[in-house]
Amino acid sequence: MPELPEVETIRSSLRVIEGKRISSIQFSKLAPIETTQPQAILRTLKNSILKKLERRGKYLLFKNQEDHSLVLHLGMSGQLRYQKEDSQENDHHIHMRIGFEDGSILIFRDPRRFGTLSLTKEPNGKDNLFLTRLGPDYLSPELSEELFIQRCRKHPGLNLKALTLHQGISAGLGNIYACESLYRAKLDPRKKVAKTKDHRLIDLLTAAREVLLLGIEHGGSSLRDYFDGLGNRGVMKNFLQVYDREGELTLDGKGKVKRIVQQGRSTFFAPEVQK
DNA sequence: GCGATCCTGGCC
DNA sequence: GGCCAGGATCGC
Repeated sequence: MPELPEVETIRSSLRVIEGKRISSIQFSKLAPIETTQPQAILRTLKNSILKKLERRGKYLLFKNQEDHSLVLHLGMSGQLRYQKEDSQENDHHIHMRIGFEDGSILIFRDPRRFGTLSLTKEPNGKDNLFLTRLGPDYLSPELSEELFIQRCRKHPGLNLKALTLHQGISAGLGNIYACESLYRAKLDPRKKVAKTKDHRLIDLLTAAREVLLLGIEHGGSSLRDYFDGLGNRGVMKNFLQVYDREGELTLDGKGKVKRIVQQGRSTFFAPEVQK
C-alpha cells in the first residue's frame, strides 16, 4: 500500500514517539512474514528509548539509543496507529503493539500480512538483508544523475515501468508514483532501458523526485485504506495525472488514460503523451 | 527477466 | 464466483 510519500508522512506523524521509553511489545499469534524472531526484537528494544524514526525507501527504522533498530515494511496493507492510551481493541489484524512508559501505544495492523519486521544493530543497516538489497533512496542527495544512469544501465533488458519499481536500483517508487513519474517525464512505460538515452533517464529521475515531493507535500495518496500514524488521510489522490483513471482524460487534460498490465501489475499511461 | 506466490477484503 | 488491490521474493 504505502510508497515513499506515505511512509515519509507516517514517519513525520509519529515524531511524537521519539524520546519515549518502550515498556512492552506484544505480537499476535499469526505474525506477519518476519525474518527475525519476535524474541530477538523484544530483547533488543524492550526498556530502551526510541531515539529516532528514520526512513529508507519504503522501510521505517525505529532506532534506539544504541543505534539498534526495528526495521518495518508495511507491505500492501500495513498501517501504524499511535494512540494516547491503549484501547485494548480486539482486532485480529493487529500483529504488534508497542507500549510506552507513559501509557501511549503504537499499533501495527496488517490484514494481508505482506509486511515484514526485522532488526539491524548497525547504524547503516549492513547486517539486514532487506536493507542491503536496497538501492539509494530517490530523495537521497547521494543519488547523483551519473549514479542513477550507471545503475539503470546494469538492467538494459527491463522496460521503464519495471525499472521504476525495482527497489534495488533506486528505492521508494511503487505503482502509483511509478506511473506518475513516467507520465511527468513523458516516457512510454513499455520502452526498454537500452533504448532510452541518458538525458531521458535524467528526466525520469527528476520527474520521480518532483512527484514524490508533491506526494509528501499532500500527505500521501489515500485511495482506500491509507492513513498516517495519527489517523489522518492524505490528499495526493486529487493531484494524480494517470493513476486509476482508465478511460478518462489525464488530470491536465492532455491525453487519454489507458490501462495495461506489466509484470502482473496495472500500468496507467497516456500513449499520445508518453513516447 | 518473468510469472507464480504469499494473504485478506472489497466490489461487481 | 472472479477480479482487483499503495509489495517483494523466489524459482525457473
